[in-house]
Amino acid sequence: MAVIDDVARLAGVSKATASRALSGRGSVADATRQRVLKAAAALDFRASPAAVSLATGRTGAIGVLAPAIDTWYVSTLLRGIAEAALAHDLDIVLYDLGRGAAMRERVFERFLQRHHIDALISTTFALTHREVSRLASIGIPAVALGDGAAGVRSWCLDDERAGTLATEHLLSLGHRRIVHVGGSTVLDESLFAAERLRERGYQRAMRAAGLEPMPTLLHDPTADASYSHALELLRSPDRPRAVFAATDEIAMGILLAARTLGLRVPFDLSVVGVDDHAYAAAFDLTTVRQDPREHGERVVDWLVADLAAPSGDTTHTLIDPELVPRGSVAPA
Amino acid sequence: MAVIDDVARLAGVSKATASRALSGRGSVADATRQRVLKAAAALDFRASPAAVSLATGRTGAIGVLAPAIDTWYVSTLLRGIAEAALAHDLDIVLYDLGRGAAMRERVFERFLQRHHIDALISTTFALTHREVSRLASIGIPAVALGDGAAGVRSWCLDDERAGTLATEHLLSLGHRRIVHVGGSTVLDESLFAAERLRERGYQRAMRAAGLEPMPTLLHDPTADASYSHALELLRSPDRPRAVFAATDEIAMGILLAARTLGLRVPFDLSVVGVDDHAYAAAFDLTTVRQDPREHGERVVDWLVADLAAPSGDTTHTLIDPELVPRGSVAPA
DNA sequence: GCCCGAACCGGAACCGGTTCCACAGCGAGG
DNA sequence: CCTCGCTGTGGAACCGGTTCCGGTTCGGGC
Repeated sequence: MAVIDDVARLAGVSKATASRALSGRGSVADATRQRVLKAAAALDFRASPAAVSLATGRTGAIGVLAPAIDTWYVSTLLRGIAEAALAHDLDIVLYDLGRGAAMRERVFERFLQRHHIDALISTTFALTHREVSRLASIGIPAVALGDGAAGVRSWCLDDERAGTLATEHLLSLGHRRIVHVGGSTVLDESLFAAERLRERGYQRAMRAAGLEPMPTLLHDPTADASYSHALELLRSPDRPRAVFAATDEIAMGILLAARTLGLRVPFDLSVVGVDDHAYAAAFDLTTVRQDPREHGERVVDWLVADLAAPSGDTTHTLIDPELVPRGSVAPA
Repeated sequence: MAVIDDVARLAGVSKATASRALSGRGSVADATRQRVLKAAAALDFRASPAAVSLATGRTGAIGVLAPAIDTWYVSTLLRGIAEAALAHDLDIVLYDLGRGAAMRERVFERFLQRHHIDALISTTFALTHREVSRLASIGIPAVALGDGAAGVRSWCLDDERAGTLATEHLLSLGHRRIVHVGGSTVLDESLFAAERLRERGYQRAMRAAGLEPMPTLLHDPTADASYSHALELLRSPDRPRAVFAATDEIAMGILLAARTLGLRVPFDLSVVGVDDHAYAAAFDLTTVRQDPREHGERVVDWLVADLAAPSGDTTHTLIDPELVPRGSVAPA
């Protein structure tokens, strides 16, 4: 495997000049640059990432910190991030926090330390003060997705607004007894704050309509777990006629439970979710849309710009949610 | 940020000895080791990965090459891999091939080259001869998951057997006109070979029962896309009474379409899938189980062992599939 | 008492790039 | 004609570890 000395020798220049010609930094005569480039191509030269990283302090990789990779939101996000990273010649290194926060400290101390990565994307949960300042002290910029944190730039759905939007939609159809089903029984409460915001949005909309919000029912936010919970909920004699689910996965669990119990959606039960999950259309589920794939691409672009020229930007961008009307709701 | 010289100085030893004490290689007097360790702790020393990598040729990272990250199989796999990697102090770096093979060459040439990673896990698609030999020539061991490849160790479901198992189950209930719905219209044909094997298993079972296999219907293997295709399929007057779907995601699309059309499963239609997807239980879907999360953990263990002591093992392990009976099938 | 091997340790080379600094050559301006 | 400054280049230091090589010390066996 050729090293830069081989290239320099073949091109008849010094190692220093070869490096300048290859990296584009510093001034090199045009003819010389061509010779070096040709030599590099002939030898199939590729710079050792370790050596480059040691010399420059740049690794060419960005880290992604995520709980629950096997979730629709995170995996779709990951796809967007991966595509954008590829376009920018960046590696992405993945840190899974698992379902809880048990691994959190460990991941932080072991991996993020000491320049394995140039920048960090954290998703679906807020970084703590300590974590933010730690990142700042070792000089790696971070952005947050799906949940903000003080001191880092972030980009996420306006979850509270999404909650009011969904609730208002049901209210406008004449529903009054609207139940909210949210996530986070199982998950660590520091994760998935989005769902608490959606709950708050629900409560706000209810109060604005002069109604008392009903207590939120908590579920593990996967279709599978919510299915069994939903069975209970819908079996009770005073079952709700309208449900606002914090995520489409929860909503899908409810729809499946309704089908099992022979309830007809939307005549016996109206359901609205949040996400516009890949299956939402097939379920004919009315929902509030967000596009994690695009979010992923967006933040990678931010990060690339920030690596080139640190901006110090720490603004929180809220995306205005958009209701996608489908067939899972009907007038009361 | 402390470097090893600082540690050495504080402990009153040479850099070389500090390195030996910290890494555990070479012989160091016990008292000396303790001094070094204490100094390292006091300075919060952490070795620079780049320097370690440059000196040793080890990166402490394993690559995962996957198409379609946002798929149940791959994302669940990823979770298993990430958990196991964390336990072994390995980083995982993720290369997404996207939906087609367009990026494949690029990913291979740009990233896998030149020791960004110590080892590679490829999933859901077979490596080509060229790729395998390329990996061998730069000395990074690989294992394949979900699809084998000549020359690399692999671990996957016995897909052909899964196909016969599912088909035999339907046959045993008296079904004769069994349609197979498979994946891969959209995806590159080099990816997801598993589905062709499941098709072959179906055909084998049909022939063994003295029946002529019916032509396979191809779908994009996601619930969303299969939903619309399934609508067509089930609307036709001579619609099938039994369907073997190559994946649970396809099966779910069919179940949703059946519901839309007012067909009662399993009385009007029997469906069996493959995967035991997270939602399969909620759909009450009879399926053939596989556990990608466990697969992921398993191959990481292999890889770790192989990095410690190269085995040269290239055996293909087939996992015996297991039928999970649920409520989506009934006698003909 | 002498020799030998093993344990322990330090100096220096090395991994493979990048970059600082010095220097040569050369055209422009005074 | 003599600077001055700019472009192009090479030598060498440097990033931060690991490891080879060789030198001491020490204990055991003859």
